[in-house]
Amino acid sequence: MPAPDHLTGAMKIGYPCINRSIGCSSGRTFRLASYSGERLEETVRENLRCLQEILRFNLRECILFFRITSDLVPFASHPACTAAWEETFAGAFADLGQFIRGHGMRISMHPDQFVIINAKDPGIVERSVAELRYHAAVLDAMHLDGTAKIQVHVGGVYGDREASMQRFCREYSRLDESILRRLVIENDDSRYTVADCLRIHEETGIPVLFDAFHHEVNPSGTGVAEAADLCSATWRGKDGILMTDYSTPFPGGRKGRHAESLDAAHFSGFLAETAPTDMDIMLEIKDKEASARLAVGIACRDGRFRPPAG
DNA sequence: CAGTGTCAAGGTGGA
DNA sequence: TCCACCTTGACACTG
Repeated sequence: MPAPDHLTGAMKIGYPCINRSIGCSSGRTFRLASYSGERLEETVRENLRCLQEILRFNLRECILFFRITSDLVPFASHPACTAAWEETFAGAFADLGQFIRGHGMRISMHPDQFVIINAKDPGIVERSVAELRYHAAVLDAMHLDGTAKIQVHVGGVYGDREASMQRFCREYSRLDESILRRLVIENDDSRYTVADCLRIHEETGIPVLFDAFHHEVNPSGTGVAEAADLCSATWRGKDGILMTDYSTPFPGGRKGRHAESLDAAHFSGFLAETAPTDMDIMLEIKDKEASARLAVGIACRDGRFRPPAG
C-alpha cells in the first residue's frame, strides 16, 4: 500500500529510540550471562509490542519519523544468538511494517560506536558487517523500502585520514546489497567532517546524512545551509529525501552533549536557514518525544510541516 | 527495595 | 602502555 498522498513530500520530524511517555521500552535487554532462547523470545515479543505502542503514540502526535533502537533484538549479531527470530516474529514485523507504510512514516536505525567499517582489524570489520546485516534484517522483516536507512560514522582515523577513508571505500564495495541499499554515513563531531563524507560519496555513491550539531562542532568550510544542500544532493529518489540529525547545543558548553530540551528559537532559526532543502529531521534531544511534539508545532507554524488530514 | 556498579563490541588522547 | 573518557539506559547485584 503506497503512502497517502497528503503525507508524501512533507517534512517529517522524529526522535530516537525511546519514548518516555508511554511507560514501556522497545529496547529491553539483559546480560549476556543470562542469555537463553526463552529469555530472548520473551524480550523480543515485549519489545515489538512496545514498538507498536510507540508508533501509535507518534501517529497521534504527527511524529512521522522514528529511529528504531538497535536493542530491538538483543545480541542478534552475537554468536550466542542462534534463534530464528525473523521467522518466529515474521508476522509481528510485517504488521509493524504495514502500519509504518500505511501512515507514511519513515524509519532509521543507528548502530553504535562498535560498528567500524574501516577498521584495520579484520575481526572488527567482520563483527561490524554482522551487526549491519542484523539491522538490515529488521528493516527487511518489516518490508520497508530503501528510504529506511541505517546510519553509521565513517570510523576510525588511525593516524592516517586518507588511508582510512580509502579503506572505508574498499570495504563498502564488498558489502551485501541488502546493506548497501540502506547504508548512509554521517559527519561526526571529531573525526570525519561533511567535506570528508562528501568525498567518500563521490567515490562510492553512499548518501550523506547531515548532522547539523556535529557540523557546528566539527565544521569543514561551509555554513549550515550550504552543507545541508550539499548532503541533500547525495540522496537519490530511491533513498528518499535527506535525513538530518538536529540537536541544540548543551547550555553551558560541554561540547558533544545533547541538550535536555529543544531550544525553540534555535530550531526555528535552523528551519528558516535550511528552508530551501527538503529534509526529514531527527531530534537528538534528551527529552525525546516532548521535544518532537514541540518541533512539530513549530514546523507547522512555519509552514514546513503539513499534518495529516483528519 | 533503593542505590549503584557494570554491561558484547572501539577509538582517541593524555599521562 | 595503560587508563579515563566519550554517552546512555537499564540490568542485576549489593546491602
